[in-house]
Amino acid sequence: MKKIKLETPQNFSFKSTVYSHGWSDLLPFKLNEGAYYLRYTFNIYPYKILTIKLSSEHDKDITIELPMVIDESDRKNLKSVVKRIFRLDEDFSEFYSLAENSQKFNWIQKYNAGRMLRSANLWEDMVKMLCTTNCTWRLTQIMTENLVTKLGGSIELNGIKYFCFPQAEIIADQSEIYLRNDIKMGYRAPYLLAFAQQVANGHIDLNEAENKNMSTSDLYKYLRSIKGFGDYAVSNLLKLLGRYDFLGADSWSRQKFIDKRNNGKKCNDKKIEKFYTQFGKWSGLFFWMDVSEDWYQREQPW
DNA sequence: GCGTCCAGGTCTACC
DNA sequence: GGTAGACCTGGACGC
Repeated sequence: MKKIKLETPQNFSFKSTVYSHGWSDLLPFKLNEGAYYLRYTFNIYPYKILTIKLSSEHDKDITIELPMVIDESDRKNLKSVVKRIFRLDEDFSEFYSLAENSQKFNWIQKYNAGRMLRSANLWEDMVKMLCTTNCTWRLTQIMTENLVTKLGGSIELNGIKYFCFPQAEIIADQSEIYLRNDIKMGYRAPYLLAFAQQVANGHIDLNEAENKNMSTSDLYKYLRSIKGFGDYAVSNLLKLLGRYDFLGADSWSRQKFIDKRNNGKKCNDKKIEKFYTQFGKWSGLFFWMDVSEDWYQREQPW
């Protein structure tokens, strides 16, 4: 087993990032709470799969454990994937400064919360986000598990197969019926198929979406133009792209706000938006922090 | 065990 | 621009 250490910035918490939202609960992430590590399997090159263990001794620097020796080029790619997953290059200083100065949000610094876990690439994040729309979390788990175990490539290690997330080209080759019935995408199947085909043939350029030069409103419009991605999905994808201008409320977070900030009285999204306006371009992240605060307060398994 | 109902976000048609 | 209805599934509930 080979180990690589990765330095992390100030205000980084491995644990808080792992538990920041539901992604660590979806394949090809696999959380091992008993052994205190997060496994992830991915394509380091189009047809080369790697499975790694991610852990952190004092909740700070990240340890990457590999089952084999890799060359310098793979090592470089691996580090850049892990940096993307944990958002190590993103500057949160303004966010922490706002949190520190707010009585309601100064708890954030204590947990070094705020970084939301991502996948190895935007394609995987987008498909997973599509799988969260209009369904229960259980169904989201079923859809992603089917995509990964039925269509993803695999690597065998000590007799166990580890699957990675399928690339757009693989999904683009499937039939709508298969995605609908076998993958359990249901009515989302034509959306997924069309999206995969457009990514595979280059009609949708996800590198452009990651482009820091595109304005947030242009990026919102670009992602909203993809069928199946509505306001909720796009607003939350923008958070994964480091743009926190939109709330992306769903039924769960809306209810959390109502209970916590509105005395249990129903309200529309305009009122929710108004509450977080004070945080400017960070409003979406403060909203998410607010509704998920109790996740940090309770004792995590590690 | 079976049938019914409901929740969940997005799209389309319609006003 | 706003709204109703369809889409599909898992889970809760009643029988």
